Amino acid sequence: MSDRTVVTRFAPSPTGALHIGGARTALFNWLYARGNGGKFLLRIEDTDKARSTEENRQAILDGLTWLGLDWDGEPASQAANADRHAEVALQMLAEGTAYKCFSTQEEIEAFREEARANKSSTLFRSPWRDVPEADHPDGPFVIRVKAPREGSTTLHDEVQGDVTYQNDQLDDMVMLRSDGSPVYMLAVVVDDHDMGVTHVIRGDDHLANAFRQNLIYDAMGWEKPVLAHIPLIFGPDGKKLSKRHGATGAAEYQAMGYPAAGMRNYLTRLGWSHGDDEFFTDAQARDWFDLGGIGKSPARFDTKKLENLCGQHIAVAEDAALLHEVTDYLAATGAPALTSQQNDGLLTAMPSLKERSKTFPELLDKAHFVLTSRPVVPDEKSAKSLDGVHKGILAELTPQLQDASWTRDDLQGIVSALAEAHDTKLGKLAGPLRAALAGRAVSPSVFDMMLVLGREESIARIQDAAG
RNA sequence: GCUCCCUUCGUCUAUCGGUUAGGACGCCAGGUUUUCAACCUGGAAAGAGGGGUUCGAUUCCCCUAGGGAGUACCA
Repeated sequence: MSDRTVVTRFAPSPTGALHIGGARTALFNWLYARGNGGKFLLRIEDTDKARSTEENRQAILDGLTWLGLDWDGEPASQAANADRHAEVALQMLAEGTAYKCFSTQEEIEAFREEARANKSSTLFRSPWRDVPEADHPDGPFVIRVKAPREGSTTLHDEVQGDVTYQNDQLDDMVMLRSDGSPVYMLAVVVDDHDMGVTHVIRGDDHLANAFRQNLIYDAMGWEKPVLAHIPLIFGPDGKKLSKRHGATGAAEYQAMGYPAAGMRNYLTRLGWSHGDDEFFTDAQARDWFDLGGIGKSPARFDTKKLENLCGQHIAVAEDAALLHEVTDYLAATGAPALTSQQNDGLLTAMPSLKERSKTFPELLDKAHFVLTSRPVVPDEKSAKSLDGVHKGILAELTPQLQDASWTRDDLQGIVSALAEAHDTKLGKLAGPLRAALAGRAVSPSVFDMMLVLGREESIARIQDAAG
């Protein structure tokens, strides 16, 4: 099987938005497929009709798209394959690896209650396992697998190593309900097989399920996929990630303005390592990613590190690509789109903005000077630096700027000289200048702003403030 | 209850029997500085506990503790 082309899949159930843990599972599958020249498939496990919604399905697709995890082909619908699932169950029935069970749910529940009371095993042993067809009643039945009751089964997992289960821990699970509909445990196996999935990379909450599913592979004589059960992601407190930790959905991170590249880097590094590498590109991630590098213990989500990585990715991103992402971010949060003038300004200011921002809102905030237009209204904080004395100095500055050559060195020289003439330092003049140019106390370098704004606009803003 | 999995600085992790246990984020101190961000220098900070195996255990085995998962005619 090792020379088959790699096929991985992400199989979320549309009962909620794309969870950050699910996003990472998808990412690992995507990385593995893309890094090995394989295919990354998507299958929506929508067999639970009561809880599955079209909105959730779309939200999952949107989340993956935002993260840049492109899948091959059309997303499959598990529910659409119900007939094929039933067909497999029937085949197993015919071959004797499965049997009809006529026990009612009430009977089973009664058995379990008694078992719990006696502190004995609650695994249900159907009395119908070996009853010949001739003795079957004419009532509703489910189809169960005939699981071995002796010996043990060892499954190799790329992450967990060899895991052994005693077969008597396995029950004859139901594959087909009494209404003829397939149960998840059957559906995954059949779909994975039919889709040619070679590597099953999923949350380790499925590790025990792997043994149940293995029964079907054995019964059908199907080639088994390579298994990799990855640990779940926890919140900062070490508890399972939940709503009370704040954001748990991929969409929420998008709305907070984290760049997708930073998100991918962080999520990849969370629970997987390649030596001491922390910051890497998608190409490196694809190149380096391997199942053996995945850790066995659950990792906690750390926003600080996410931010750090995001800052680095913004800093190295290309200006035009960044502008594109910011635009998408704005659209995703329902903010008004930028005017073409703002677009141009943002693009020219990008070099000085991207090296000082960790998220898009932060970048946008620092870009205020280029997004606003005269008159620039200073906010409360920056207004404080515009006192009488400094207004006077600003007034003195404008004529000098008229003749400046408008290079960074020249501008800096002029302002520094002016500061010196007033027996102060450049740092003291930066505040008022910032207030005049940006109306904010936080912005890129004043000289960078003048360069972006140009002579006319810069002088006009300074004059406004000096006025 | 039973079964399985996990356990190195606060966090993510390196180590694949012999290291002063390394890196990154964060934190603290100092420096640089035009705000923010960044940057530079230094610092504090870890093998859950107990038994073995071994000349030697973070590394292999067992037990305990703590965490997680599964145990459905849910997915």
